[in-house]
Amino acid sequence: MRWSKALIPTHKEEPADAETVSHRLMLRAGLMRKLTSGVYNYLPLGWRAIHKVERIVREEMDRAGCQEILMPVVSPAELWRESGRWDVYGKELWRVQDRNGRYFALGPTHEEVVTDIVRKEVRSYRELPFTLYQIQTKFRDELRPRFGVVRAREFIMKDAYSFHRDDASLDETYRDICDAYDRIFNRLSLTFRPVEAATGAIGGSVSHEYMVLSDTGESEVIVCDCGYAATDERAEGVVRPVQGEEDPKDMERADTPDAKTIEEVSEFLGVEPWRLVKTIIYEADGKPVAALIRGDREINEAKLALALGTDILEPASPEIIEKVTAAPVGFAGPVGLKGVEIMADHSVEPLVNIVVGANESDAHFVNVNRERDFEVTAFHDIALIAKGDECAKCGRELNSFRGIEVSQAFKLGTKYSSSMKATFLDEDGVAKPFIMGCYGLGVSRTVAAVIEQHNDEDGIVWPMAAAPFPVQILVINVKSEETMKVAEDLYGKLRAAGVDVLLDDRDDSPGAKFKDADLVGVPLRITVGERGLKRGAVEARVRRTKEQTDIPVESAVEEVLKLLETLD
RNA sequence: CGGGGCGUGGCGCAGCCCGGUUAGCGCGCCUGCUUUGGGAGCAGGAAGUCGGAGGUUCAAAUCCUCUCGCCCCGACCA
Repeated sequence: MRWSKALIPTHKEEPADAETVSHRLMLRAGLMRKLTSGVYNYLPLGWRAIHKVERIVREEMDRAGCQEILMPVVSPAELWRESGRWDVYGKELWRVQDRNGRYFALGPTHEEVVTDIVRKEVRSYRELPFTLYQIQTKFRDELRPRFGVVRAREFIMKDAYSFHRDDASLDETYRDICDAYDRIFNRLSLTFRPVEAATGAIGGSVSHEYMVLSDTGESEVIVCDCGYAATDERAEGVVRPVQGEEDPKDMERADTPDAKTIEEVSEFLGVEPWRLVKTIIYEADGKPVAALIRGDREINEAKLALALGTDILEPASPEIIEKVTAAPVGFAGPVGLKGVEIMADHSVEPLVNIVVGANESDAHFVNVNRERDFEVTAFHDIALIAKGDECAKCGRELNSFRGIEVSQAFKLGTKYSSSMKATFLDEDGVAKPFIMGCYGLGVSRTVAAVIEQHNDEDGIVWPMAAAPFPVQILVINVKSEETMKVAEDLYGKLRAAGVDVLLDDRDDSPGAKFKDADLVGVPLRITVGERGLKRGAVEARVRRTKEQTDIPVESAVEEVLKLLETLD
């Protein structure tokens, strides 16, 4: 590709509304442009990088025995009603209507559609197992699109679905695909880690997410030296006690005018936040429940939902809270709370002389003691585990890191096959629902993750596997006939040898072109200029190491090919 | 959805409080000449419904109302 004719609109200045490194660089280097919030145009360089990643994904998925298909972006609402997700998925599901007013979903994921294919076409256990996958544009009407293509409303994803007669077969495929993921991310030179994950709205039992380590990542991962690693949504652990020995004192009522939050109450009463116990009212499948946690900690709603065995858990509305506690929002407490289950985190168990809401406006109880003053229905681990807590597996102190979730795998079981009546005839002649797995990988997000990990102060530093071009020829002065002749000759011969070459033949100052070359980040740069030609050489420079070597003009093609072999 | 902020040539911004020349600056773009090894110089030039609608006023980028879009924080989330 000749830069002089290519749409590679680089910018010298930082874009105003991009925060993360990858977002800024993708804009500055002309990889993409925003069309509207969370929706992007991929320009030639960006699209090439996407293709590079797609190719690796295809190779590894195919190697793992998966079959590529393509499902439609649009799917009828009826299919989503069958699985129940038309209601459960919420506003994130992008809904559209056709001219007759019939509803459709723009696919955020394709469990329903693929299950429909398979229930219509597959009858026998003899055809199992198999895995179908596609690489396609997905739609999720995100509450808050962010960080460019990292959290977009329209994005490119590889999604795979496996079908099995039993759990053992699912386990095997699950492992195979995790192995494929390992290979994919290794080939892309990413520093990543698979971690245990919560299953969320997709459902299923076991799930792993692949996290690319990055401080700008949106996911918090809890890790332990013993090897345990899980997303904060999923992580189990022990919240260490903070209270010393204390004798129970008499419970008293304290006026706390306008003090609702933990900070306000603890400051007003002059006690540490941990002495307070938060009482949060939730609606679990429409039924109100109270959840208790130590004042300095947060509830993990995913774990609470699991403990309650509910699908839909949301904070109760102010009306419900007032009905349950007989007080305005902010003064709920377990003392005298009637008619609701009280689920408490283990962190509450050892506390004595605590402070809780009095179920009365502008009042709290102090020196409250469990058993004497209130009863808990059950204790569970429902705390959001954080760095500094104890590992549930080995007791060591937990650590944390941030990451970008580039893929995830779920063991779905029969969640979709049951609700959508997708069955096969097993060896024993009995119709059974397919056991399913699903495996997503964010392609466009992975490109951003690569840049997030591979850049320096001058721009992108592509690993060879994802680079839009492996090599770029930079012509110092396009008006110098000799220089141009050598550059064109090398360009033609490299292309003939099957190498994708970017030829910077723009009539610009050398400085501007050097800066652009660094910004765009092509791994190998060949500079052709009169200065080198006087020595009979062109100069090869490795973007990553900044190492520069002369290579003789006569053997330039061979030398470049050789150099490319050594780069990764 | 709550809080905060921003919409002015392609990009980055100033002007707005305190209304009043022809709306300005840097980068980019076009033409010419010169220049050519880390964002070149000179000269000339093109390009802006000041996000949109309504209002106040003799007069609105500037004040008021509404509206649309975008960004950040939070809530939410495969």
